[in-house]
Amino acid sequence: MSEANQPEKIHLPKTSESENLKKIRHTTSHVMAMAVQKLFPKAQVTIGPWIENGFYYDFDSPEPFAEKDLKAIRKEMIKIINRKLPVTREEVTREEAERRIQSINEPYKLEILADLQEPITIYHLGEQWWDLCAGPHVENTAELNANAFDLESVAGAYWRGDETKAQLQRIYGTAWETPEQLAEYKRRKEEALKRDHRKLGKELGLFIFADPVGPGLPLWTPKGTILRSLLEDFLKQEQLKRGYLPVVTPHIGRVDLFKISGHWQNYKEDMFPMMAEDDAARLAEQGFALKPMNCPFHIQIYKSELRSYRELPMRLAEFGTVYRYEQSGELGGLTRVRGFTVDDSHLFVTPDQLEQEFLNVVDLILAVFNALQLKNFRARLSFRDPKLDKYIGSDDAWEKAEGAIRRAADTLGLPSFEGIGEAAFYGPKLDFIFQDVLDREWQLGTVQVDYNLPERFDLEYVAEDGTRKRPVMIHRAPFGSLERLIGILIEEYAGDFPLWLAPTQVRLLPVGEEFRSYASDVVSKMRALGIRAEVDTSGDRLGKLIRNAEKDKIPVMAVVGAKEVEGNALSIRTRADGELGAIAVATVLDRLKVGNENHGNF
RNA sequence: GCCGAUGUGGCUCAGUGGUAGAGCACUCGAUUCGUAAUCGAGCGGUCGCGGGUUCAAAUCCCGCCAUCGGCUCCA
Repeated sequence: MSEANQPEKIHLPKTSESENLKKIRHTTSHVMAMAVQKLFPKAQVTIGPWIENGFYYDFDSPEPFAEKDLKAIRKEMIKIINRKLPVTREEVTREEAERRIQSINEPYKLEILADLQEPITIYHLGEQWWDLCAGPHVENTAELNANAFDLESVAGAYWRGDETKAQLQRIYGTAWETPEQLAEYKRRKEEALKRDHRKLGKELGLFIFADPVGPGLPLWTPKGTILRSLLEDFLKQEQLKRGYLPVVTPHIGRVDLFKISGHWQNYKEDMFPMMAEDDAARLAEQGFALKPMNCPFHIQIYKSELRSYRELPMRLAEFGTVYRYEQSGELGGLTRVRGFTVDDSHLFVTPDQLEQEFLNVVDLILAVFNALQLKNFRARLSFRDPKLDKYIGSDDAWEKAEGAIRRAADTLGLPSFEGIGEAAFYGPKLDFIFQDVLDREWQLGTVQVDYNLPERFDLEYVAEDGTRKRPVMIHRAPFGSLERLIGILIEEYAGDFPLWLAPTQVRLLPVGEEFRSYASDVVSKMRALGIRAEVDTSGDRLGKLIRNAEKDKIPVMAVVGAKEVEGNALSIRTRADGELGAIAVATVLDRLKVGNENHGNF
């Protein structure tokens, strides 16, 4: 499938990059709010900001909006635009704003007003409608192109983003300078949907979800399992080179274990319900729980012997599957599931070793991303929010840990941003954030500095001077969740895995039945070299064999007919480059082998 | 968990009160074929699950489950 007929590139700026789009989207959102209040007179207006690809407006309405209503709202908006209403800015005193809000009985605006700084500005659409707004806006609705906006979806949203407050109705829309931009925006959205890992995962047969098993619990098919194993093996090799020690721990443990770690107190509701022998045990909170984290288990291995400073850093690593009872509305594809495998490791280090070991971990993570050709990520310094009290441990421990993370990011020159309030309850993190096809952000890799769990579990080592000292822990996972990583990889690659990760690397396509035995012989040779190859025995014509192989996104296709048998060759066709012509079998084997070894392509 | 939408053969979808359909996949037969679909026949569905309205429900109503879009949450 060639991308030769690409349309000419249309630049689609984000709102934050374009003053003009800010104006257009601000005003369009006001036009939408005016239209909504015309059609739903009981709807109250709350907030309606621009977002990077459009805008939204939140309404408090006794009648819920349905997708069907969007059409009518859109029509009403076009009428408003065509009336060429002037958009006028008015500066008012706080008292005057209050008076006007009272007169139209919109209590949400009073709350908004309370948070506003002077000058307080009101934007009017003609004579009929106004809202508190800082602008900027276009000068007249006539400047909006009635063919360059659209309403996209309705959604629920809480007032002030607080789930204890009123549930509002949100309408998402988009608006552009020209209809061409809108069309291009929609085209890109459609393209993105084709890369959606849920769609491709099904098409490529990598994983399934089964209703009888339960929501958020993926089942890995043979092809998906090959992919998982390749990723696991790759990282295990990398870790062996770097002095990690493999461990295996069970999927369940006593609730008490999670009480010591603090997970039970913090996340009881987000864990699968405890298993108790009887009601009395349940009431006493005595029983077993599916593990939501691996750290308490690794800690027990550390604690099982008296440790010397000579053993540190001790890097215990496990692909540990954890279970979290995620909220039902949060589940989706592989990016948010209830059972997932963490490429987890816990590093027990002396305070002196912390900074260097932290750098080593980040180096590993970046090497992993590099091998997977992942470039589109951001590093987040996830620190605690001093206003919240959900954290354990002393201020001193937190300051030390946050300082170590900040220095590491500086030392590496890692472009990063701070996420205040994004820390774990036991310590700050350095997180690596990726986007899916719908621009939603997901955390993959993470490194966490932890002074607290060593304290809670009373961890020790014998120092050089013979005294008992407290180690520091680093929690780290380059993939984060194998499930989520694979979801992101599918979308990054659009289903076209690099040769070394493709579940099926080569498919041999015999042009007739009489060439099957030759093809089978070649496949045997390939398999002996660890190459994942198969023969298409469907008996279809070559065109169909190729079509199916292309649809299955097999990276290397090898056509076998009389000419190839004669010359002990294969006619190679790749997904990436099309027909390459006849190549000797020995050469093909060699190139495939090298591709696997180098994590490269054919 | 909250708001809204959706749920029809393995897959993609049509069917809005009156006998469940198509294409692909699958099976069988014919075709022996060289770089993105050979032809024909056949098999396959408790219309997500449970209840209700009706002479009659895939279709209307209620409850539940799941998926999707958001919100909230994310150790």
